[in-house]
Amino acid sequence: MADNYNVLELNIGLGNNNNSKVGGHAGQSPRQRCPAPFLLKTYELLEELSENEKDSTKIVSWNAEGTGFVVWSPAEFSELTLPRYFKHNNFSSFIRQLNTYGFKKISSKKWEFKHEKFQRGCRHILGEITRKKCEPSVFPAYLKSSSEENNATSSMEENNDHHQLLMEENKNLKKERLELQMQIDECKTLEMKLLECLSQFMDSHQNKVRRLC
Amino acid sequence: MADNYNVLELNIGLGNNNNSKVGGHAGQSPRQRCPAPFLLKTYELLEELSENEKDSTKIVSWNAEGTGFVVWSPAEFSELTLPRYFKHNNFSSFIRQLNTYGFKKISSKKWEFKHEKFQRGCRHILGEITRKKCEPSVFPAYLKSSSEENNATSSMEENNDHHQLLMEENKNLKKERLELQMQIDECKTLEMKLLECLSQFMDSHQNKVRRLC
DNA sequence: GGGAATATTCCC
DNA sequence: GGGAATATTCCC
Repeated sequence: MADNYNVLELNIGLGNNNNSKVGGHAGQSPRQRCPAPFLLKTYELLEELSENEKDSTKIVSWNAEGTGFVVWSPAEFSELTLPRYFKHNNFSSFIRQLNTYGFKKISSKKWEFKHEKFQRGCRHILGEITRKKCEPSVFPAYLKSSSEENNATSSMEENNDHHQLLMEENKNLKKERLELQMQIDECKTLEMKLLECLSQFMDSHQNKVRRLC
Repeated sequence: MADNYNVLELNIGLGNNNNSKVGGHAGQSPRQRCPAPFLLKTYELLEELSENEKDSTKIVSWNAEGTGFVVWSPAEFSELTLPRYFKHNNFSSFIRQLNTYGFKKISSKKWEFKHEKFQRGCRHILGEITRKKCEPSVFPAYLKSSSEENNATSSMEENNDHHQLLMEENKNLKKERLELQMQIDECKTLEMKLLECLSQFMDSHQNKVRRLC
């Protein structure tokens, strides 16, 4: 039943997130600690799936040099791989985590990601990778950034940024709409076929019965 | 595959957590908003399981007065019920959420919980239940939009107009998206029924033919 | 890419 | 029971 996402608990187990109380400021010398579950799971996943199959059926793997990894098939990765290691099947949530831990997407064409401390055969330095989120305590981001400038310009720029984002979202929404409409069309076509099938079936059935009588 | 936790997305769907931007101080008059997913799911779960079976096999139900609920069998609840509604099967995580939303355990002998605003038949006031966590950071959202300044003006207004339009279009697109998604869901349901119908028809047809021979 | 809300886990 | 870290979602 709930086996789905227990797999990893066993594999990684012992998941003592000691990270919390290690106390102290940022900029410490790289201290060994237990890596975040996300990193461990992603690493495990690569170890387990990287050598799988021939290249043509590969879903995800280390890159050739072992300095990063590539998701070759985001669709299969999301549907098949993610739920085996995480509590979801959303590619974007996975990406969100990668960003949180400072991974960089290094190609606009492939889903290839790198992090200096995330490399094949180097499980022992995963503990040095930390979440970005710094100083949650301090003032909100918008106050931080605007502090240095005499604005007038800055709020203008912000506006432009917001504008930019809105336009982008808009574009995406329209694309999404198109996709949804296509899905609906497909559905309708299928429905039609099913209905046809059903009616043909009924006809032929009647004929058979008639003949048999 | 990952169906496990998709069940509810459909049921509750539309999961617009609008809670965020309603802005403002605490102690407002009870404002209607979309209830937190956790509350909705817990409510649904009770609606769906409360009347199940005879008392002896009941896992969870509203209490007699409908003013709270009882988990009769934490073990079964954890193993069977939780994963159908949430992304986990840990009783303690469920309890943690109850505490976060201010529920009280009202008996040391039974797992019975109450919240003033969580009662049988009162789905409409779930939106008044809020997380405890107050004032995580001092400055509320409305400070962000310190918009009405004496800034450079003329092209600014044009900009604002465009902005306004964009936002509106955006809102509409989202509404449209929702409608399209609902259409798709309907389509899928119909497809399912058609397929079922077809398969039943084939079965019964085979039987008839068999009898006639 | 990332801010921020909610969910889940871990720990006291 | 609740603080706090991490995970997941939602949104820009």
